[in-house]
Amino acid sequence: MVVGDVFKALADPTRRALLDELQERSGQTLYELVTRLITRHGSTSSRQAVSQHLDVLERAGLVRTRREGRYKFHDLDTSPLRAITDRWRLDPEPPPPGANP
Amino acid sequence: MVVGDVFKALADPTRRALLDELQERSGQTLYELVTRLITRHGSTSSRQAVSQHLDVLERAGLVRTRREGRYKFHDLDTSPLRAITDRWRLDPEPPPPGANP
DNA sequence: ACGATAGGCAAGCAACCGCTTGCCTGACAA
DNA sequence: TTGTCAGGCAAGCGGTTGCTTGCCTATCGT
Repeated sequence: MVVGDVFKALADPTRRALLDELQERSGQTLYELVTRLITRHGSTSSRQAVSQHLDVLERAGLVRTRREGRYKFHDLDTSPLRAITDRWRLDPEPPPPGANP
Repeated sequence: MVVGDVFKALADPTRRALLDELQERSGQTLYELVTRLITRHGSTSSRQAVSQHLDVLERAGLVRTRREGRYKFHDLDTSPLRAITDRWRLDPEPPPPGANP
């Protein structure tokens, strides 16, 4: 199940921070992400930990990668998140019943 | 972290099936949900398992409950899911590039 | 009162997850 | 060619999770 992988990937705070970081600055390498996680998100994750997190995100389809020489750049892909809003129809605003006559 | 609880709750297929079931028919009891999970979703979860799943969903704010006598009714609440669309800005529809002239 | 029904509590267990540790591969620069 | 830098592979560990098992409480019908 693909949708399960997406939710599992989003269940970890470090992985959500990685998505935040990739949204703000696209095309970062592993080392860039590690240092920016530490300096900007207060994370203490090692290189291997972040690498494994990126694997999970890539398998879930939330991160796309491209190789150039010895560098591997990561890009955010939010399209799998749309399945969430499609599944449980999220209207813009739920009107509170009886709160506003 | 509340947002982490929401994603963890959604990471389980049985819990997602419970949300589907509650969306289709609101206000079901624990026993109703168990039987409908078995008959309609092919699940084999026991009563205790479903009860614990409902606890997780309730703690995540995705399910609201109301007690009447010896019955406990469950209702779906999709408002926590809105945090997802707010965090990684999900536009309503991604225009396919060059697909519709 | 008594049984049946709807649900709750808690201990225990196997499987999974996040992370570390150690070593290895491949690309560039000197 | 040798050293350095970016990244990968895999085994192992401690904590968490999903589920079972067993027992208990509360409400309703008769």
